[in-house]
Amino acid sequence: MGTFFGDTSVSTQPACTPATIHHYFSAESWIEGAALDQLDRMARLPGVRSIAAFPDLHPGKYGATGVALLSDRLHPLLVGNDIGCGMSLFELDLPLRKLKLDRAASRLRRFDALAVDDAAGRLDGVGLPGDLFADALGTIGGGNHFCELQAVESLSSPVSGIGRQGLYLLVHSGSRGFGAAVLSDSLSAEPDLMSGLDASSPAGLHWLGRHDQCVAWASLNRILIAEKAASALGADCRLVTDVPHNLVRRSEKGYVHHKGAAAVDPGTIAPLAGSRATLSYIVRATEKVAGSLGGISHGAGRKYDRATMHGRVGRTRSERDDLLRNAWGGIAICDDRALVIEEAPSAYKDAGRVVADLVAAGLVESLAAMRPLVTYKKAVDEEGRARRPDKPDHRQTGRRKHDRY
DNA sequence: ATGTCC
Repeated sequence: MGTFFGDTSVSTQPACTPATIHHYFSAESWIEGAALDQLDRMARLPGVRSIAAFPDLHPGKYGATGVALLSDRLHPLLVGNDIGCGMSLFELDLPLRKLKLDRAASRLRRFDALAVDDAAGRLDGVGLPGDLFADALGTIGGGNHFCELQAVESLSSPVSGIGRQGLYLLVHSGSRGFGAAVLSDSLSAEPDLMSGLDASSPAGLHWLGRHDQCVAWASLNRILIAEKAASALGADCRLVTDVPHNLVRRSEKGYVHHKGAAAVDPGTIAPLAGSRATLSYIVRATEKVAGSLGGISHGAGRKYDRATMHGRVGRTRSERDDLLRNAWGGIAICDDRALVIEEAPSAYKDAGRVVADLVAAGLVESLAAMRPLVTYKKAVDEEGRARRPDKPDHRQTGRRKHDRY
C-alpha cells in the first residue's frame, strides 16, 4: 500500500475546481512546505469543498494533520487509523498541596497495566458490544499518546471545574487496534480508497457505522485510562471535557473530516497539549469556529518527524535522562528509548504560539495554562516487555524489542 | 497510529 501523495494518477484527473483552503495561522507559525503541498493535493480530492488548516499543521501519512475538511464524499484515509483519537481533561479530587511528586510518579509507573474493572459492562454502557477489543480498553498505546498529571500554571479567566489548587489529568489516546482494523478493512475492500467513498454506498455506510463505534470506544478508553490513573493515585476523577480530533462530523453541508483538529462547537472547552516539558493550554471555542468548520488545533504539532529526531537528541544515556525531566521538576515515565527521542519536547512546536494564532484568528479565548507534573508514556517490566494486563507473552525469544533503562 | 512485518 503506497501512500496516496506519491501517486500521480489522481492529480492528473480532469480538474474540478480545487477546494478553498483557509489558513488559520500567522507568519510566525512555521509550517513545513511538505504539509502545504499535501493541503493542495487534499483540495483536489473528489468531493472536497473546503479546508481549514490550523497552526499545528504538519505532514501526515495520507494528508496533512491539523485540518478540518468539508467533503460530500467520505475519505477514511484522511481520518486515518486512529479513529476517535482525542484529548480529555479530568479533575482529580486531590489538591495540589497534598501531592508528593516522586510518590505520584512511582504509583503512576504501574497504572497502565491495571486491568479495567468490568470492561464488558462499560462497553455495554456506551452501546458497544462487550467483547469489542475489550483487552485493549483502558490502555494508552504508543506514539504521541500519554496520560499527564497537570497543575494550573496560570488562569486567565475563571473556568468551571478548573482552579489553581487542583490537580488534573490530560489523556491523549484513541481507538487502539480497533480503529486500525477499521481502516485496514476499508482498504482491503476498496483499494482505491484515495478516491473516497459515497456515503450512501454499502462501503460508506459500513465505514461510518464502524467509525461511530470507534469514536465511542476511544472516548470510553480515555475515561477508563483516567479512572485507572486516578485510582493509582488514590483519588477519584471527574470529566471536565472530552474533545476528539480524528473523526468525521455530519453537517448540513456535508461531512467534516477532522485530522488532528479538535472538533468543537461555540463554547466548547478544549485542551491544547504542549509537550511533557512545556505548558499545555485550556481554551474556549468562540462563535467563529463555525467558519473554521468547527475545528481548532488540539496541540502544539510536530516540528520534526520521528526519524529526524534520532540523532538530534538523546545520544547518550544522560541526555536521555534529561529528556525525562522538565523545568518545573516534572517527570516523564518512558522506558522505551526510541519513544524518549521521538517524543522529545524539541520535536514539537510551541503550544503558546499555536494558541496565540488561534486567538488572533478569533477562534478561541485562552483560559488557562497547565504545567506537566508527571507524564506517563510507557513502562516496561524487568524483562523488557511492555506492561500489559492478562496477556500471555509470545515474544520471549530473541533480543528485546525495546531498550530498557 | 497499529496486541505494528517474522
